[in-house]
Amino acid sequence: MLKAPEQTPLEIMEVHACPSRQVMEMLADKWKLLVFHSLRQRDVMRNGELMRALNGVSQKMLTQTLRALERDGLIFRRDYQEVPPRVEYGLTELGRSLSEPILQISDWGQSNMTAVEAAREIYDRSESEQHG
Amino acid sequence: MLKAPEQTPLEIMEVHACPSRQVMEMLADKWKLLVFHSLRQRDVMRNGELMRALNGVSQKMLTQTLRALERDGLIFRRDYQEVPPRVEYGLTELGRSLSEPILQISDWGQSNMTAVEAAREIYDRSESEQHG
DNA sequence: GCTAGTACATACCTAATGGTAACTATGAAG
DNA sequence: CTTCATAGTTACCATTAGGTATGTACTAGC
Repeated sequence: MLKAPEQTPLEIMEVHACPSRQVMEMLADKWKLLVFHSLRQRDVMRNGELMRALNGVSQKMLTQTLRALERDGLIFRRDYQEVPPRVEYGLTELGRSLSEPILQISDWGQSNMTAVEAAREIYDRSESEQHG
Repeated sequence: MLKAPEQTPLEIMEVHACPSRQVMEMLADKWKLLVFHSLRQRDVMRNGELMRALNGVSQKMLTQTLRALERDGLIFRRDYQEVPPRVEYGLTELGRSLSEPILQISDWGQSNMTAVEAAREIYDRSESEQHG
């Protein structure tokens, strides 16, 4: 039947190999960014602390997020093998280096989120004018 | 008994108002970051160009992403009201300022994604040792 | 023997995401 | 009068994400 080949060998390969794209896909995740933000300022944290810091995460999502970050070499996981369990998480060197630009985004938010909210209000108002 | 109250009225409010958290939730999106990356280097772009640049987006997702960014005041949309339609997108001043830290993340990727991939391989290997 | 406490794993189920395909408008080209 | 091109919109559907609820391991304390 010969329809468009969904592999598109060359183009997609190039794109998938692009490192900037890879970081962005890696970081395009709400909880990951917040974990960076928390771990930056507190050195090491335990599961429970992170649960409280990332207000609203479920245990499942937190574990999933931490596993992914650990796999990527961005955080370490130190298990004390005690009972009751004690496990600590912290940024690796690699993770710490990535936390710098992430901090800058956070700082940008401190300075500019009010402008964003203002823009939203304007947009929503002109939207409702057209439809309401 | 005095355990941590799970409503924590004050904390949650604070967190939701926290600008750094808001930016991160705003940017925790694969296509948004990539749109920034594309628009940074090309001044203005048309819908079709963006489709090709962000390899793999569907028209639906692209429109949705552009609308959200426009609403947030980060990009502008210039509609020439012509037939066939001609519409250009570009970063606003606000968007341009945010593109700086995003660029740094992209640069971080250029330098460090190989390290991330190496970490993944190590992790996966020790995982499969335990289970296989 | 029962309960509490920590850091999970797992099953189940619903809500949201995102892809595909079809439809829209409009003028120019043929 | 048909086709093409652009930048969409919309409906429908499959996949995925993510929440809840429950189970697990092991020791201390009652």
